[in-house]
Amino acid sequence: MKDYLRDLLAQAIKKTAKGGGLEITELPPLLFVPPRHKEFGDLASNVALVWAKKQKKSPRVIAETLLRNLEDPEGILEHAEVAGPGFLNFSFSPKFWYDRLKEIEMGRKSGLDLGRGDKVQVEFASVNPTGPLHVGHGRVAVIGDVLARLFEEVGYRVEREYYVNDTGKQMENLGLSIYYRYRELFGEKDEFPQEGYAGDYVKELAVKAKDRWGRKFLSEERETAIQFLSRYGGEALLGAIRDDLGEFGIVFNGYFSEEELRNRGEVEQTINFLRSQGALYDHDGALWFRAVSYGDDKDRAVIKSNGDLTYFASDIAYHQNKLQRGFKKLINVWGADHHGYVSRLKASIQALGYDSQLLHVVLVQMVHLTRGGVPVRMGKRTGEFVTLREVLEEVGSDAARFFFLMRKADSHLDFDLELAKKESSENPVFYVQYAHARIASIFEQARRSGIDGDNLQVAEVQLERLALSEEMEIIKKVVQFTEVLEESVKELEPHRLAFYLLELAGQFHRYYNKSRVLSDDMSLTRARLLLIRSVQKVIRKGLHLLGLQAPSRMATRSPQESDQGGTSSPEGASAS
RNA sequence: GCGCCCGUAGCUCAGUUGGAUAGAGCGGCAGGCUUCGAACCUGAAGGUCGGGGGUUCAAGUCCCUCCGGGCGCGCCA
Repeated sequence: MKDYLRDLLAQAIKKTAKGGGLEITELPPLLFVPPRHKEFGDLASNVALVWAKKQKKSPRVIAETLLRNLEDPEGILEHAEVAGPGFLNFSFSPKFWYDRLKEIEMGRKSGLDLGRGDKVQVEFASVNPTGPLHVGHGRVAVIGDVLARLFEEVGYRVEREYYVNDTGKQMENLGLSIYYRYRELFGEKDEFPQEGYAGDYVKELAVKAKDRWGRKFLSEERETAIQFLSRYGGEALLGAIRDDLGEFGIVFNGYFSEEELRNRGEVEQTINFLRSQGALYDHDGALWFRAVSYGDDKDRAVIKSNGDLTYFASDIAYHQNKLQRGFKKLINVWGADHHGYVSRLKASIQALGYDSQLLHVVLVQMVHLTRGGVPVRMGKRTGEFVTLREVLEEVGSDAARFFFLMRKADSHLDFDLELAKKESSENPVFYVQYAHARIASIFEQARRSGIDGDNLQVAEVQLERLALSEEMEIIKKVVQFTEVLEESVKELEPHRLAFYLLELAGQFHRYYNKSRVLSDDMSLTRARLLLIRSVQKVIRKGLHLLGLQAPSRMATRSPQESDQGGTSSPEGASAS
């Protein structure tokens, strides 16, 4: 849309330069602004304002000069004017919009190809398998998943990966915790370790271990038992995580094991490489990475003085591994509590000889969970938390996903369980889905009336019949879809799509209430059917990109909520 | 103490990278189903964009400062 106008305006500027009036040495970046108010047209340019100082002329004079030199051979403009302090306001002609709609309907311009087949990796979730997923993880996972879907949609080859910290201290702690609970089952009461995981799921794992292996670990060497139980617990929990995410419609191309990374010797190799680059030094018996030299504010340890690798060492090796796999972009979706980690990881990427710009870290803010307005404390150690699974069971995948996507990743999310449950039948997601179902229903009605709406061909439809302002607005909105996709991808902000869908659905609902689609006027009916079909297509596409269902009919409402029409309850007429 | 994020209508949040008269949803108020699905729609009400400075033709948006909330600042994981 902007491209069409950019050409025209560029021509006008060139012409103005030749014919005098303005001194132009170079073409400025042509900035277009979608006007805030409809009266200002479809698109506005502020060139004149930007230029005023350099040209030593008033913005309005510049704007008027440009306008006089503007040619529009193809008639894409309906109106162009100078307004306000010197804006150039443009309105596209209906024909222009009909043509855009046609392009979409004929599938010619539906496919964006920003990626050109480049490989992108989205790493997300990557929760340590020491406990079940909670709500915050869910938000990270959904945002990561939708980003992946968006990248695929615009022409990238996407890989979704889950990095598993399946080795190290915390896995040991998991084993230890299970070991204690296991011994408790046999009456061996020791004081539960401070660093242990106190959640009930640990007890469940202990019970399962008992069922499966009986008294085996009582007689076994303590360290051996812990090590075994650690592995057993980690695998079980990772399996559960995988199931939970699966229920959310999230599937990974691969799970990348830290333990295997270490066993393959990649961490050593990476360390050796960094050493050869002079990026490491010894201090106090530990090995340090010169992060400060690469923009971080502290140097970071990679090997502790006791000889253990730090997790950071693995992370560097992991990212080197990613980069060697040829990804053109690495997207990491993290909880915002890891934000302090970004600069050190970017520093390491630079030290490895890559451009740190390859890595994009999307930070997802915390989810503030409440139940009826009362905060719910969460933490693996305390063992008190609401799992993602519970939320899924209570509000359903679609509602939960939409909740997670309705806010900028940067913003804290208030998630009230009571509210989410109570409103599950009037959740915003239903608003969008309802629009989709409503349109399906109209087409069904059309079939019953013997109108062939399903095989409508654009060529046979008189789009000029769509002359109402609401209809023009809907067309514009539908055309805007690709732009929204592009921005969502470019800015790594999937919430934009969610908002867009709400707006489009709203426009449709209003239109529906005001104007009938099906009427005796056949050509009008056909034009309107075409219009709402394009709305439906965009909504369906959008919902799928968000990982949501696009139902053709909504489930019937639950009895207590359903409107029984004229029947009134005996004395409870006031009950609402 | 230092760093990052947030502060916009009663509540929850958008605001297209600096544009013109700041927008939705929910809640409250007043209305609309014999017609394509009322999980919808219409109308009115609701604002010192946390406060104060600054940058410029133009600031919710950029800079400084203060206030308030969250999260980070290990040879933790």
